[in-house]
Parts: sequence; structure tokens; C-alpha cells
Amino acid sequence: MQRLKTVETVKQEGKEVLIKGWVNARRNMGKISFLDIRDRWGIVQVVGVPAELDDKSQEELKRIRPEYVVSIKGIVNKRGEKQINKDVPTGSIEILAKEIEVLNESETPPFEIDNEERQAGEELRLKYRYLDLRHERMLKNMQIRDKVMSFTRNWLHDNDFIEIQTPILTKSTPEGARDYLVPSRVHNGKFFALPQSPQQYKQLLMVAGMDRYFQIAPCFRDEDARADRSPGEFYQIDMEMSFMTQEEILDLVEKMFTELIKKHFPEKKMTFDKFPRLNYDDVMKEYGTDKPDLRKDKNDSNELAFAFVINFPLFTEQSEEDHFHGAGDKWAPSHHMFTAPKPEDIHLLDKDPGKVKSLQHDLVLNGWEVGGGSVRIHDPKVQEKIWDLIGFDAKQKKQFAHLIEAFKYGVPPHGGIAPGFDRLVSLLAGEKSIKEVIAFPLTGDVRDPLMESPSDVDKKQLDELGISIKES
RNA sequence: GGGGUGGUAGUUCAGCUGGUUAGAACGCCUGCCUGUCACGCAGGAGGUCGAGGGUUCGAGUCCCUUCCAUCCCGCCA
Repeated sequence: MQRLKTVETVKQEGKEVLIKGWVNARRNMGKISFLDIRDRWGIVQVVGVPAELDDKSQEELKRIRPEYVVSIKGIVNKRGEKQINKDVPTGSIEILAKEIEVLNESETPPFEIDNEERQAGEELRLKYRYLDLRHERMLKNMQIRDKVMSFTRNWLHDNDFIEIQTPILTKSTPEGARDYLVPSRVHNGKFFALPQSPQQYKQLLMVAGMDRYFQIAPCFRDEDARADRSPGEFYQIDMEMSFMTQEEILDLVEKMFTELIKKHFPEKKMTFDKFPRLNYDDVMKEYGTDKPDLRKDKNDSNELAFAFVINFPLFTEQSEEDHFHGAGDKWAPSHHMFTAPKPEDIHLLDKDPGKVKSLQHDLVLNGWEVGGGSVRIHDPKVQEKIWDLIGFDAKQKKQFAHLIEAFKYGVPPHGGIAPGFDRLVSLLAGEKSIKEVIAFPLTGDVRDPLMESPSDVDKKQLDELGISIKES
């Protein structure tokens, strides 16, 4: 006999069914007991009456405790008028048990799984994440994440994007954040870096003629965590397109997210049908931040106020001691060094770099930055000029020689955007912290209490890598 | 690197200006209960008050040191 999902039993009135799952609750009334059986799809009530059970099943019924894994065969009965529970999808029926088997016992969990108002501390939740994920809310968050992931994939495929995996072991370059480094065994003393974003690869894919690329890309940055910032690793919906203007890129992103909300989140209210395109200068003046919360009701997590911020300055000025990664001048790119200046401002690069606006665009949602991108530089001469302005020396330029080399061979005008996947899902799930939508997140101080990583390694491993560690 | 907040039962927390035997809720164990659905009722077990030192007749409470957790700033092109 095939097992049914708990929620499917509601359609099986009068029939014999087999269900398997966890004991969510047990209510013992003396001669009659009720069990709430939980699986990924929901909960169904099982009625245990000794007279209906063989000896073995009676014994099994007695020993059942919460979180035991059980297999139950029984008849689906309609509940009496007074017994109907409107709060549960399967509340109109119950299963009269005929055979009960305990498939596995469970120790008492270290915290109450189903207690919304008294939730365990984060350290404990993460140490026992597999129990924490049994919570209805966490299951829902994983399902939302899955929906956003599959919708995005399908939508982009339907719109002529090709999904391509770029390397995880790549090269450390003087870009924004601190790199995670991976020592090379074959080349002792040299290191791979984990990608902060597939930025250069996706631009090279445009040179390769892929036209429209995307990847749900893992990104790694060794910077400290925040509520909206996962430490270590996170995902971006990384997109790059050839022959597209900035406005065409923004239109496409707007269309994708509008259709996502319409299809999977019909309960959400969009503040703007057409995402406003806001000037950076105006936004800073009016809201004092480049990621304003534009909701009409700031407390309504069902309201979604998407907007684009454009016309960023190409550079930000920086102080003497705060040089851009050792580079020598006072200008740092406000987005990244591949961002194109607005064509009409190129003449200002020599005279007044601070006045140059760029083709950068940010996507903001309810006060969070949920994506950034730009139209890129595709003229090697302009790229060279940008590097000079941020003070790159010959050695630093050489680290990007491959890109300049590639740009000699017919590079199309191109640009892209990378919406932050985890942030987007957090906002759609109504969660304040990004950790709530990641199955196994790291703690704020970059640990995994479950696996206990990072960890020590064998001396033999270190020797192979040519690494010695100071004894403390 | 800097700052805020916290650490008391398995969990979430209360515990006042220092003063008998450190409490609550939930969870757990035992018993009773044939219509519950977070069942109910009766009883019970469970604590090195993060650790070390100090002040005091007396410290969960005050002081010092230290460890741990969590949030924010810096940082995150």
C-alpha cells in the first residue's frame, strides 16, 4: 500500500489509507487517544481506540511520544459536526487507526519545536537546525525560497537567458571585499580566491557571445554580518545582457519581479506598478539614504515598494588614510571599477571626476538594497582611465590584463544586475533576518554550531599545502 | 577594531534599595479521564544563578577579572 501525504487524506473519506510522519502532538483521553501526525505537507489527526487495534498496535500507541516517527494505517472518517476543526486544512476528517508502527523513537528535543512566542536562542536553534527547520514557519520559508528560485530560473530561461556555472575556485583581485582564500596544494604558496561575485566571468561570457547569461550564483565575502547580510556566503541572481540599454535592463527586471509577485505572492500589495526611477542626488537629499523605504505604511510587511535608484556618482571621494585597497588616489569607484560613466559625462573625467555620473542602478525594496548593477565599460581606453583615476599602478592593472586582452576581440556593449537572492526571499517571507530563510546559516561571528566549523585540520594537510601555523 | 544589551530549571523568562528553603510558564515523569485538537485535572522530578576573585555578618543582586551569546558602528566595489 502506498503512503499518502497527510493533506491528501482529506479526499479519501471512507477509504483505508497509509500515512507516515512525525508525532506533532499526543492527546490522551484515557480510553481514546488523539495523535497529530505531521509531514512536509501538513498535519492530520489520528484517533487511537484500543478496541480497533491489535495487541501490537496497542502497545505501540502506549509508547508514542512527540517527535516519534510512525507509520499508521487506518480508515478516513468524516468528523461529527462538533468535532470539525476549521483551523486545520484536514480538520473535517480524521483517521481511525487500525495498525500503528513506531518506525523510530525520538529523545525529547532540546527546545520546543512548535512554540512561536518563546523561540529558543539562536545558538541553540542553529546547533539543532534540523529540529528548528521542523517548525512550520521555517518550512514555509524554505518553500518560499524554493518558489522564488524555480520561478526565477524558469522565467529567465523563457526569456532567452542561458544558465552557466562560473568557477568557485578563482583569482584574488583588488576589488571590494576581503577575499576567502584557498591554498593551492599543487602550487605551494599560491592561493585561489572564492568569488565575491562572478563579475569578470559574466563579462567574458558577453565577449563570448552568450548574449544573455544568468546564474543563481554563490558569492563569498569575508566581512562581518548584519541582519540583512549573511556572513561568508550568499546567493545572487546574477544576470548579464548584451546590447541592452540601462532602461531595457531595468524594464526586464521590473517585469520579472512583477510577474513573480503576481504568481506566487498574490496577497502582497505593490506600492508602485511601475518601479520609480529615482535620482541618487534626490534620494539622498530627501531620505538621507540611497535605499529608502517607500512604503505608504512602513509597518506593513505585505506591502512591497520596489524602486530603482540611478544616476549615481561614478566615484566617491575618500580620505588620505582610507585608500581604495592600497591604490594611491582619492577616488574610489562607488559601484565597481567596470561601471560605465554616462556618455555625456566622459569629458569630465579629466576635469572634474567627482561630477561624473555613472550608469549604475540599484534595486531597492522596503528600505533594503536588493540588487545592484550597471552598464559596463566596453572601451579599453575608458577602463584604463578609470584605473588611473583610482590610482592603480602597473602591477594592479596587470591583474586585470585578461579582461583588457579579451576586450580587444570585439566586446559587445553590455550590462547587468545581481539581485540578492537571500534578501529578496527574506522580504517576501516577512522575515527581519536573512538567517531565517537560509537552511544552514553561519552565526554572526562566522561559525556553524552544528558542524562546528571552521575547524582544526591535520598537520599532514597543512604540510601538503606548505602552510605552517603559529603555535599559540 | 569599537560600542550596546544579555548569561538564573530542558526552553523562554521574573527575581526591587544585598536579607529565610531562588520562582513562573511551557516541556519532562507518574496517575486519572471516550471527543480532544497548544485537551483537562492531580501529583512529582529538575538549579554550581556562565567562571574566578573581592566587598560584606550575609551576594543571583554590589565591585574587579574573564568567558560566552546577541545586536549595531566600522567593513560590505
